[in-house]
Amino acid sequence: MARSVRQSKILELISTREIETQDELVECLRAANFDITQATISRDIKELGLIKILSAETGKYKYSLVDSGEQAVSNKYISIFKEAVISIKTAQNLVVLKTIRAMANSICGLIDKLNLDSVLGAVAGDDTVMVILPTNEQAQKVATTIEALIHF
Amino acid sequence: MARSVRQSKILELISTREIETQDELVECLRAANFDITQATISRDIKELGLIKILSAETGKYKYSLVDSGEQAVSNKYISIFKEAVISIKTAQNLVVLKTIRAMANSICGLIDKLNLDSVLGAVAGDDTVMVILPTNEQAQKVATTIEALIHF
DNA sequence: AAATCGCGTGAATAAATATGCAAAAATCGC
DNA sequence: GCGATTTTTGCATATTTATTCACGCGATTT
Repeated sequence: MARSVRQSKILELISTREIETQDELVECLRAANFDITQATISRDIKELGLIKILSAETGKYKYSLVDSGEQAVSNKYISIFKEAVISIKTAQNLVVLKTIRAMANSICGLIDKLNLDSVLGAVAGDDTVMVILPTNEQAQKVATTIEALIHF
Repeated sequence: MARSVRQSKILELISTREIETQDELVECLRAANFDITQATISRDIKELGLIKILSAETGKYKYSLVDSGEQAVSNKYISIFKEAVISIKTAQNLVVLKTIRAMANSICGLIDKLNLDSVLGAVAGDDTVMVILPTNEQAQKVATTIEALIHF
């Protein structure tokens, strides 16, 4: 379990900040109470298919998801999704996800990345994610989509 | 001049073969009569914005253009284009580019990458590229597009 | 319970990549 | 052409990243 929690945290970190090196990532993870070494990060990065790319603004290298809105996102990260999400329910025009503790933010980030139709936004607590949609029907539909995603 | 010729050769090489390391690239370039070191390649790669990505088939890392058909291609490689292309003419349904020696193949590759509308294909000799279009009018149009590209 | 397997990990290190600096080469203005 | 200035490069090395090897831990089998 720790494995995918950590990897999901990595995804969250690199989409949030500009991470230039694996050592930097190690520090951030240590700060978030993951006790690991650079060796492990190197393997995680390979596994997640992350790339090091030249940041347009800073001119420095930084880690990034592989470009494009294609399948890359889905394919690779669904497994993390699967392990972290405990339940999916709707409440009016909201979809509420229960996750294992501390994973909500990462999952929230992934949902943003998925760029699902009609999703207005998503917010996260510690173990809860709320996805906001315009109507009750659309919430129902998105819930089904996410369900399907998780169960293959 | 050598600079952009070399960089264009790099682009050609990485789209042709699976280049795993900069040293490998150095060898290939040496074989093609470019006498350079890894340090220079490192800088070229940064300048071209190339990335190292996990090859789906082999599971090994390889160098690649940054994904996507967006502007990345145009923005970055136009300057090489500019230096290499001497003249642009049409002949019936063909666009004929004259390039400095040994650059035709690289330019041909770039044209493929640009993915211009209605281009059926492009072939290259040593200093000549032929772009093939369905009609004379379309050839005329593509020639203009390329002209524009080169002169900003 | 002991033995075996499989997987994830860290420590140490090998391999790969980036960079500071000085020198060489190209470019410019005269 | 000639000196001044800018750009490009190699060398040496620092930095960063990947990998080997050994170990630990949980699950499974005997």
